[in-house]
Amino acid sequence: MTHTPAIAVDPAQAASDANASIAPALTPAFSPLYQQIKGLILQSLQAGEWKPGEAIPSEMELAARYRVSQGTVRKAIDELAADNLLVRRQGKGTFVATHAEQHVQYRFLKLMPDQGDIQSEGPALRDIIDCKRQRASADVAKALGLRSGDAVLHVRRMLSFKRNGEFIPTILDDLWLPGVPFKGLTMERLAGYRGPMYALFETEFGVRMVRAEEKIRAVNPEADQARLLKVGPTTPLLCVERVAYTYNDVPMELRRGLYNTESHHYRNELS
Amino acid sequence: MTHTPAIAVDPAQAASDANASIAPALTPAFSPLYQQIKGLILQSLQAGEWKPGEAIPSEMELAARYRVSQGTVRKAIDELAADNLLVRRQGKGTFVATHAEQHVQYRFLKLMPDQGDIQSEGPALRDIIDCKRQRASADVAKALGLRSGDAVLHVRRMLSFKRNGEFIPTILDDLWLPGVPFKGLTMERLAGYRGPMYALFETEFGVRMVRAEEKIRAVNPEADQARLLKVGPTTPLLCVERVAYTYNDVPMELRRGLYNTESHHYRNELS
DNA sequence: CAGTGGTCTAGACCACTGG
DNA sequence: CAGTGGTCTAGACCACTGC
Repeated sequence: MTHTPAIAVDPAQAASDANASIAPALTPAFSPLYQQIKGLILQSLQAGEWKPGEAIPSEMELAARYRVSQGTVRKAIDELAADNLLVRRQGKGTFVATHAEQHVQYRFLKLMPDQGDIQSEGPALRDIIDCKRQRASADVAKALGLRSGDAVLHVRRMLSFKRNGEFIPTILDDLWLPGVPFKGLTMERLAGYRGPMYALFETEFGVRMVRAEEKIRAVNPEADQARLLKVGPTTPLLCVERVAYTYNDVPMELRRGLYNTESHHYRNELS
Repeated sequence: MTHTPAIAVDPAQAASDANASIAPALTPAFSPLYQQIKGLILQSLQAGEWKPGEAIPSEMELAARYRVSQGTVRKAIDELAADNLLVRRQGKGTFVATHAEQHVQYRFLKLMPDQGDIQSEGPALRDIIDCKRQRASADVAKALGLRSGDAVLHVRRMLSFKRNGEFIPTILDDLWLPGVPFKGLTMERLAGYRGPMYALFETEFGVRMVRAEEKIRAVNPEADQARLLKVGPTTPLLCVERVAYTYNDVPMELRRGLYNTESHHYRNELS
């Protein structure tokens, strides 16, 4: 049986082409069907065909749409779910992942209190210290894939966690966002929003953060940073530099966080 | 067709039992077949039926052994491979993962040079500074699941990386191992070994580290630590506390690393 | 009850490895 | 070439959700 899915390249066809050609490509360019389906679903996600929090069509529907068996769609969705782009819920459907409505307030924040449960030291206090338009410096431009001098938005904010009934400033974040996609973001908008910042980015600007990379160092604070965190100038702090990406590995945020690790730690799992 | 795999509990049977019982268990205890197979394979791994680096039986063989279809064995192996317990190699077989023969020298080490490629700043220089038997302090005992005063092995070592043609001390590791499984480990044995420490643990003591948890803080060094790392007493350093586990979540190592992040950083990926 | 995702099977064929 | 893992299909049935 010759199967012809509604896809750019029939994998069997591609394979035989590669084998038959006298000068086979260095990269055989063979890609299994489910990978192609995965790519198509990804395109629909990027295009916003299904929005964060919404359900995507059922496996059977997608199978019909792509002229493929349910099992093949299933494997594609499995990988997207493993990448945290989709969330499966048995009996209900498959949903586009979102930073809102997630039971963990901050999905990308790995700082934990030394003792006590999860981030259930009560909700954090969030202070927007600053928010203004700038021209990108060389390093900011490089991280965001812009050119030096391009418009960026700079935000500075403080997270404080409750400890012994008192809020202690713990995380000082500086973050830079590309100016174009975040046109219209203001200090008021940020300060008034309840919920994770990445949720606001999704709902207000259609920018969904998909993954991030962090580089961690130990540093001493600058004078202003020390003042804001209420620590001495020689207090060792974690410097966490994060680049967050949307679909297609497009960088959309550079964030430099200073973490006071006096009663918290950055937690990581290795395997 | 009533299928009866060679397993403690037929899932269909278990399910109907649970449904039929007048007081259904709070945890339905339903576990799919492939999870049970996964458990059986895990048992064989723990028992050492197949050793690190060796091939396990083919999917067809395992399917016959467990009286299950190939697809079910496949799904079990898929999960074990995702957990880095097994490694699949198309055309060759499925192998027990090992810390030796891995193209990355240190699989659990997330420290990277700020510039330049991967850990290809040449091989690290490894100095065993100390290695002696102790009685476990309270915190060491707690981390290793022992009782205070139980015998443990304490090792101190330095990793130095080449920079501008000179070796710079960068990581000072203190590590504690439970005395019983590591009976016979000596400073000479450690110093003479080429390759990752975890590889030595596998081949010499049959202890395979499967996963680890790390807690990271910023600290200042103690006097002796500062001397060994050749830094000032107020230099901010990363303190990385790791607990490494064998099969079955049994802790087998407590390690406290001090990282000099002047020209390196701890790299992490979030998704 | 219908609809969703989740499991399991059986069989065919493909891609990769090594002798 | 035989043997391995990898893909794809078609169909049956189960578990979970909500109406």
